[in-house]
Formats: sequence, structure tokens, C-alpha cells
Amino acid sequence: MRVLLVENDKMIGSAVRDHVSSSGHAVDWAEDLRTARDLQAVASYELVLLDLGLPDGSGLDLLREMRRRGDAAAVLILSARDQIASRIEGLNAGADDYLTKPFDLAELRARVSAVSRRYLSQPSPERRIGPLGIDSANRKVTRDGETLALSAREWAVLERLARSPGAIVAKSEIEDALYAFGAEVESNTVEVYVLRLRKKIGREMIATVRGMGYQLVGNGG
Amino acid sequence: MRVLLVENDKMIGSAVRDHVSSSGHAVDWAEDLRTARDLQAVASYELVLLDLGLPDGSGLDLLREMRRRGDAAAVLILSARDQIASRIEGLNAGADDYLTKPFDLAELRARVSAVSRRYLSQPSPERRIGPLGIDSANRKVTRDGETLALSAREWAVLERLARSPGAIVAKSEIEDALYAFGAEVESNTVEVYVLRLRKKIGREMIATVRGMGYQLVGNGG
DNA sequence: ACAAAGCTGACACGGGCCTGAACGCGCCGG
DNA sequence: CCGGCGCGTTCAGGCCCGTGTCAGCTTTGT
Repeated sequence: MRVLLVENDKMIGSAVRDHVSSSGHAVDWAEDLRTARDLQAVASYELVLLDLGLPDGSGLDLLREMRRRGDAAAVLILSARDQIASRIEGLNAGADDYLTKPFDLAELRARVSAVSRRYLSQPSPERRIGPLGIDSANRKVTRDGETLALSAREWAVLERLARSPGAIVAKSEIEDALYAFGAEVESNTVEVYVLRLRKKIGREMIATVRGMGYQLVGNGG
Repeated sequence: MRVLLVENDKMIGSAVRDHVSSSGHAVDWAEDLRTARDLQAVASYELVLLDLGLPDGSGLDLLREMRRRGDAAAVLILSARDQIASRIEGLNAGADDYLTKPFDLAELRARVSAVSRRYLSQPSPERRIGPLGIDSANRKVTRDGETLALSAREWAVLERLARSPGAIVAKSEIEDALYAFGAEVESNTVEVYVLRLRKKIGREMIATVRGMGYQLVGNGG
């Protein structure tokens, strides 16, 4: 797995790089946003470890750029700011997870491994579930060959359901997939996105199991 | 996923139990080491949430026992001691992760989900009991290959019975599995759910043992 | 035969779920 | 600079089914 590390502190940077690369991943290290952009122009990464306090801007800017251009790489934010506010801001910008300094290197490695596992467990780029084709790498969904346009949240819900097709997924699990943790939602967001998803991929594709959760029906075969 | 919660504080215990079970996992709650050992003797758990300060000893003892006998279950330590020392001690004893109180419930849920994901990628955990197939991870029940639609309570009853197939389970035990600690039930709820379950999975699957309880028959083979 | 225990159909209620609509916000084109 | 648009989020109204309860019946043990 290719990992891009964006971190200006030399001590932390080298420690993280050594640790992650010793886990068997290829790590490129950029000390500022400019270098990070240059590296991303010539190589693609499955995971970005992102510091927020950089000399030439905020890491969140890079994250937003990535998401805007459709880069689906996993992003793990490393930041000294432990306030809930910046945490939520990062997650809203499309980060997958958040580690506050000082963090345990073993914990970092565990999260990196989790991302790695996610990618390894999907050998085939496109996954077929009934009439649906789900392309995780490109965040694309097709139904009967036609490409569907899903919003970010809609995609998140679908991907969570597709992770274990046929399984009943609790609402709280979907919520976790949408907001990671730290953020709080006070209304029926999940229900609304399930509704919108159903309108796009077909009502019959998602079954409600009252009191338990939702279920992506594998059409039964 | 089967989760064993070992926690003596009733407030924390019930909160954690409700939260984790709402994510779709089956949670057994032991308030001391002795109970925890008893539960582990009759059931197997994929995850143990372990408090260290228990009335009859340290949770670390239980953890060491588990590792000694080759129990590979994931262990997540919940402890008020935030010192590095005990943290390292716990990790050395074979814990997978460490949460210090007070911890964010959403964060706990996220870690539990991480463990769950790890286990979901493993081959089918489906359990066969006569003509029944019980998939605890996906909350699915099949009879002769056909998927049955169970309500939340019906599923809870079936899962409790399936935990020890062939054993006689007292009504009070089923009641405990249905309702959170301290809930009041004033009527024959268990009987009613056994009735409804029987209608779906087949009358002969659940035997009544008068004066003692119910029994999920493994058909004898 | 009698009492205790369990079985079963019916029913009212509450809450889980669905859905349309509205609002704020960031983004884009004019 | 401004108006439109897409998206995320919240809210209210309404539906519907799971749930709990009860009454009456059947079964079991003595």
C-alpha cells in the first residue's frame, strides 16, 4: 500500500515514517502542502496521513481538494488540536479518522493496518450485488450498466451496506460509517439517506428490518 | 458478534451494554471475575470488554488466563487508570486495545466495530441446529435454506436458546436476554414470544420442560 | 378431578420508520 | 456581486407493525 505522509515536524515525521514503513508499506514524506501536491501529481496513494498545522496552509485544504477531484484515498488526520470542533471539521471535510497528538505509535499502526485490510479484502475492483455494480476504488455505482450519481453521504451508506451484503446492519453502524466518531447527529439522518438511496438504486434493494437495521438484499443469489 | 462485558459498575455497565447491543451485537454482562469465567465456560466470545478494577481480582488475571489457554478473542480494556504503566502492562498481557474512562461511547462503538469487521471477513460463522441455520453476525436465520424474517424480540429469544443448544433455559434467563436489567415485565411475555418463534421456525424446534424452561432441540444429530 | 403451568388468539398502544418539505451553506456561472 | 443549484440536515405529520397485556382454553402432574 502506498502511503503519503504530510508532516512538517522532523522528529514526528521520521518516527511515523519508520514505523509505518516497517509495517510493509511504501511511505512518501512531504513536509509541506506544495510537496504533497507535487507527489500526488505523479503517484497515487491509498492512504494519506495528514498533519493540519503546516507552514504553507492547513492540511484541511489539501483534503478538500482531494475530495473535490474525486480522490477516494483514505485520509487519517494527525493533529495536536484535540478540540471537538476541528475534529468535526476534519471529518466533514472527508477524513476517515482522526488521531490527536501525542498518539501511540502502536495505535497509528493499528489504524493503518485497518485501512490496508480494507483494500486487500477487495481483490476485484467491481463488486456485483444483484443488478448493482459497486466500484469502490472509483466511488462509482452502476445499475443495469447505467452509472448512477450518488452524493457523498449516499455513497457512504451504500458502501457500508455493501460491506456485508445480506447482513442486517444496525442504524448506529451506518451512522458510524457516515460520521466516524466524535460527531453527533440529532435526527433521522440515516433514514433520510436510506430513502434517497432507495430512490436511486431501487427501493427493493434495501430492506428494513424493524428495530434492527437495514439490509442490502443480494437478490437472493 | 458475541461480546462479554466484564464491569462491576452498574451505571457504566448498563450504558455500555445498551450501546454495544444497539449496534447489533449480543452482549453478556458479568459483574465480577467469577461470573465472567462461568460465562466463558459455556459460551465463546469474539470480544471481551474488560474492566480492571473488579471486586474479586484484577481483569488482567482473566486476560492472562485466556491467553494461556489459547483464547484468541479480542480484548478491549476499559480502565480508569490512565497511567502509561498499566497501559503497557495490559498490552503486554495480550490486550488489543485500551480505553481510559471516561471514554466516549461513540469511540467505544467504533472500536467494537473495528473488531467486528475483522471477524466478519472470516468464513461463515453460521451455526447449524437441525434444519436451522443461525448466523449471529448477520442476524439471519434460515430454515431449509430459506431465510426467515424474525422480529427483534423473536431473534433475541432464539439466540438465547441457541447459545446452549440442547440445554434447558429457564424462563427468567430468557427474560434477562430480552430486557435490560431492571425492566419490568408483568405478564407471560416469554411464553408469547416462544409461541411466535415456534410458528416461524417450526413447533418441534423448541421443547417445553414444564416447571423448568425451554429447550432448543438439536434434533439429536 | 383439581390445580398449576403453559398455550393461543385478539387487541390497543407506542414508537420506529417513511416521506415531503424547508432551511442553511458552499459552490458555480452569469 | 448576486442568484441558482446541489447537498446536508432538520422537522413534522402520518402510517404501520412490533410489542405487551389479557382472557380463556388446553395440557400436565399428582
